[in-house]
Amino acid sequence: MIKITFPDKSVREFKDGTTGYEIAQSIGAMLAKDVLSISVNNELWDITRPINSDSEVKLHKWDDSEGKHAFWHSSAHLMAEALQELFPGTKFGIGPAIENGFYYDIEPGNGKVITEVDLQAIEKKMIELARLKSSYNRREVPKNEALNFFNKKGDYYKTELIGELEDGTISFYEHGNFTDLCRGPHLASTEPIKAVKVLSLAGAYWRGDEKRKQLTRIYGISFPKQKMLDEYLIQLEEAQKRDHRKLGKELDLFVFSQKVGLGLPLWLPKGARLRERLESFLKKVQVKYGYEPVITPHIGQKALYETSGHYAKYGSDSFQPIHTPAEGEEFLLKPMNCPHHCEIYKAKPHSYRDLPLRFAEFGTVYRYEQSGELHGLTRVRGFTQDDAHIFCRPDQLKDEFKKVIDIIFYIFKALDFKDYIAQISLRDKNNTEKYIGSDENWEKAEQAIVEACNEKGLKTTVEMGEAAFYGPKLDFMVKDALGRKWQLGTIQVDYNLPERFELEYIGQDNAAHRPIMIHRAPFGSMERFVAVLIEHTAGKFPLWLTPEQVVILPVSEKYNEYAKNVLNFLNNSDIRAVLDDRNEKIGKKIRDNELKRIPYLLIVGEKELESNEVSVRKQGHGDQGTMKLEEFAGFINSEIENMLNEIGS
RNA sequence: GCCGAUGUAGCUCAGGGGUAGAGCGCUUCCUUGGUAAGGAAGAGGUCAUGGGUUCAAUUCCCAUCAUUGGCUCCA
Repeated sequence: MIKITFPDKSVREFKDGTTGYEIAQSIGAMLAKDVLSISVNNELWDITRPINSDSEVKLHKWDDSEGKHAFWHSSAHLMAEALQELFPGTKFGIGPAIENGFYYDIEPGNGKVITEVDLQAIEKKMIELARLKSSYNRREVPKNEALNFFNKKGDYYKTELIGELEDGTISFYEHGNFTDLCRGPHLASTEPIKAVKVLSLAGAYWRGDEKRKQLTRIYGISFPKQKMLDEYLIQLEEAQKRDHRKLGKELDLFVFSQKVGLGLPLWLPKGARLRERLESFLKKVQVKYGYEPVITPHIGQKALYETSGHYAKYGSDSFQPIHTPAEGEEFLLKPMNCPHHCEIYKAKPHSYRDLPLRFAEFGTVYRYEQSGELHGLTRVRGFTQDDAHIFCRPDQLKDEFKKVIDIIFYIFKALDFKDYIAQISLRDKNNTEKYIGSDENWEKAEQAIVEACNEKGLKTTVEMGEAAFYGPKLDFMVKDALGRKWQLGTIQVDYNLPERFELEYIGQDNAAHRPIMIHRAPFGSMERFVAVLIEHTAGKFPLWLTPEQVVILPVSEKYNEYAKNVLNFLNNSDIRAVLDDRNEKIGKKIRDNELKRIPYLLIVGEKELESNEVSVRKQGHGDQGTMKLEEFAGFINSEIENMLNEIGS
């Protein structure tokens, strides 16, 4: 007998070799039907795998990510089986479960190119195969046998993978006519897979290496019920409606022009207003935190970037130097603001008493992104960073870093960004030639970030090898409507640029010391931030950010004059209003998408003209009654103030 | 940059070797009682660009450009 400990710490005895499925059965028939995978001593197992020693277990159903993982991973194998049947000779790469669904990387047999028209056939085949209810069988095999097996099939991607595994750790999973190298876990059989959608195709480099062959990646998702699939697809469609590229067009915020150039957004009046609101919001915060504005030019001499190290690192993949009529003069469009700010610091000597110095600039920079990378406003070639560089003493570093975290918290709170990931990006210690600066400085910088985050109680993930080439960083990632992660706020500790620019301050000991530099951008870039903001708010911005807060609707032409007076009044009291004097039936006008997003509607007609008032309607809250204009102005201003105070508290 | 897809009216899209269509929007008119109305008529397109095949190309082929789903990259 073995002792099985459950998550609630209760212990029960089972016979040797009992399986997860049997444990579930002993608890209840319903559970046995729903259980998909099991954690045995924190290791994910199949529910059909015998347990032979005392263990702590946790059963996973669809609602657990572990359950979905097994479900989707099994679906990936099912898809591979379907592909093997449909396209004989197909070579298989890897096929994992992902956050939403699964994929398989393959090289189709006989030079076949899989296109979208094939997806349905794959789907159909998968369902057909799933109905066979083949069981997934785990088998541990010696390395030799594993290599032989895949060699015979000519599956050279698999043999490459096996070659790197240790003997004794290799397991095969078999179901129907398909055998795969796999760690598992899997479902007991294909039976629960009832609904399948093969979503999309993509190219993906084998093992993520762009020098290696590009395989065909097929994405899919599956569910235990058709209804769940239908719901998922509807949800996906809804998310697509929030796409900032679509809303940006509908709301007249920005456009792109082929003639101006790809990745170079043109901000329309409404978009510019929204952006200015955000900028002035941050500027106010920064004044409180002791930042000082600076302004620097859009170009700088090539030598500036040679000093900073950026030219060596990115020069050949950037916009190429601008040449002047004079021989030998070369300027670069600035791809970042730091070197300029370093030169500002250097313009005069500094005492330890002067520090920290915080130079802030909404600096527009230009980076030559690969054409395939461009994506709406989230990845562009010209963008404005809400940049600042803090020059401080070592004893001030942690405190300054924490203050920047505070600013980011404040902004995220103001805009209701709750779901973010704080990611600490450190260097890859096995590949140090990618980075500049001494090991000692890197250690110090990395430690400072980790400590500051701990002291702030910030929950972080740590990624090795994701650091900037000059220093480690803390990034705040937010997901867009379709679940893609984008880096917004970023804070970076840098010991290296101060060294390269030979920045100094005179310490208490009357000797020269090197300041530490913090790069930071709470929004990241205005472009990307606005993009994510649009998707988060579905285009309905908070009142204090809306490009237009009020739409004025005269009931008929007779009241246009009065409506214009109302407009003038509001404009003078700093409320952003638009007049809709098309004088059509109100119901018709209100259907207008654009007007629908404006939070307040003022109706003026006979009644209002007589009493010199307006009828106020608030989006989603109905009639607010009639008000004098002064009252209304006060009403809106106090709503905005309350909103901002609430954020501040 | 790479792999796949797409490019037709302001928007969303259908069509197809014989020089184009719908819905919404727009313009004009009619109906309507002031809170997400109904109807009629009309204007709008070198079918992304450049080549090729053909008696004839928006449609087929090739190239280019742009957009897009991913991969790689992201100072």
